[in-house]
Amino acid sequence: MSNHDPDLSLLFHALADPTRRAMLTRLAAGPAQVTELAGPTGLRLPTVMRHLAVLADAGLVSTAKDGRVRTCALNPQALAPIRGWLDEQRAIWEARLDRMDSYVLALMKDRKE
Amino acid sequence: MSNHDPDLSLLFHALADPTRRAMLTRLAAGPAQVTELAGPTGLRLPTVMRHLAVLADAGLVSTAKDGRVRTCALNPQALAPIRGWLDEQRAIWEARLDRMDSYVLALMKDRKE
DNA sequence: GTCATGGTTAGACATTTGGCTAAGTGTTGC
DNA sequence: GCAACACTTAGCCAAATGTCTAACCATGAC
Repeated sequence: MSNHDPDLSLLFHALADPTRRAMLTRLAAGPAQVTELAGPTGLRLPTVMRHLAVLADAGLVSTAKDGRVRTCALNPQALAPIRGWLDEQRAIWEARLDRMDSYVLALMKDRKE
Repeated sequence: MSNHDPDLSLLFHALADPTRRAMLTRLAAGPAQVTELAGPTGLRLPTVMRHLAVLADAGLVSTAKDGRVRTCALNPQALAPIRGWLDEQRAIWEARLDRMDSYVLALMKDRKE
């Protein structure tokens, strides 16, 4: 079970904020510099930088500075653990449904006898 | 774009905590009462109740009280919006890759001429 | 009726979060 | 050189989070 995975907590926490999700969506369309990223949010630069730090911490974006401009890019494979967790949960859930199915089948069989 | 969706924020926030994820995993295997849910976490009941409230708020679990025991059950379809958002992001990302592809193809064509 | 059980409410507390301003630092353009 | 630009750092603040204890219902078993 991967519930104590700090990765997952960082990822989910990073995604729990609309501003950060908007930044990711913007970056999915291609790299951008910080000011460009800040524009649509209406937030001040330091605030945006902190969101950016959260995203970077979760491994969702990587940034590099060239001259005075920092360019940010999405790391799409960083979302993989989330899909993984979702699939895990679904597997458990479906295993349970299967168990219930066979239980019900057994009950019906019993009734026929 | 569904980034301002409060649902998503609630969902991601609910999933950002290992304790809550563990509770969900437990519930994926079948319903449980609160004390049962609290057991493995080592946390006090009021704390667990608050986690439960967060999960319920996100629509991830539903609970009902019968006599003095409250039974909690998973709401697996509540995870759907997350898959949806993930797919959305991937679509944007892939559209971008496609654009890059055709750009490169165009470049190569130009060079041949 | 009384006592244990299972949950609930209320409040306290330290930490984290999300926002800000103000004052830097390093680059680039003229 | 110097001004504008693109961050960066430091520090403030209110609100939210995750935990706890202590006291309070309500139900079920005797």
